[in-house]
Amino acid sequence: MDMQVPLGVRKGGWTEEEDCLLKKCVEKHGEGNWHQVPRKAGLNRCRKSCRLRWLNYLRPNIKRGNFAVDEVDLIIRLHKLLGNRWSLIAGRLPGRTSNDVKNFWNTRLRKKPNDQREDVQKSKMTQSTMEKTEVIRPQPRTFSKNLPWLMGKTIITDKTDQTKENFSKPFPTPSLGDDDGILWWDNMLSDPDINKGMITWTNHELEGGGEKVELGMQAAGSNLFSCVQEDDQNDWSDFCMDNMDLWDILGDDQVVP
DNA sequence: AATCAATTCAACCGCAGGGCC
DNA sequence: AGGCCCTGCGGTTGAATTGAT
Repeated sequence: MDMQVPLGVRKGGWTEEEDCLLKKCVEKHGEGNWHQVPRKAGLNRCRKSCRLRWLNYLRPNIKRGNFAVDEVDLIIRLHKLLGNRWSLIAGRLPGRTSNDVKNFWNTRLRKKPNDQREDVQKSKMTQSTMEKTEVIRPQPRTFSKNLPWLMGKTIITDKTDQTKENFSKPFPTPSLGDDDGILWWDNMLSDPDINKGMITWTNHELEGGGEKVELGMQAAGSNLFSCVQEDDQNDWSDFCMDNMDLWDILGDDQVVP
């Protein structure tokens, strides 16, 4: 079913020169149109290989190295909710790729059910809830193409000074690195209101590292967003879209008919 | 120092789904 | 409606690395 792969395309590890060519090509033409990328970049690679290399390795802001405790915690929780939906899970881990998350799960978490996974969340999850795994699958739904946030017109109000290195904070959570942050996620993921599709956050002000972030959000019923915008607006609109997906997954009713 | 086993992770493969004609 | 093309995802593989003996 898959596309025909041109004969004689290179496989295996990427050289620095190839990386450089691919990077320049994507920077020049932007992401997408992967079928044209090998030709445009002058690479003897298939488009899949190019896409994967970009997404998993060359893309800016990719976070490397060990997963932080809160990241592990989040992976475990989201996996409990979503199952092997690595791209969805990775979407909530800034700088992490689905491949990273998948590899991490398969190599570290899956085979260590009795130590690391429990260590991370021992204070909040009982053994019974650990073992009772109910995977919630995203439900089919349709969005109206006229919605502003689907037309690249997400309602985002910029209310604060913008800081640079915020790609790692796609969602304004209270100091995600500490216990409060984990608690916050825990509360969010176990919030019964979410399951009713009634989550409503408005004028939620948080202080973190000297910067103030503000989030106003109403799901289930209206599509009003009021996020503090970061430098990279695409990241934010993507983020909002992604979280709408999550609300939808978590809730029964559909946000948009 | 050499060898073997275990682990990690980048990359490949096959498939599903959406858009277009 | 159906076929083709394209994109993206998840499972799997295998080379590279690390650790143990």
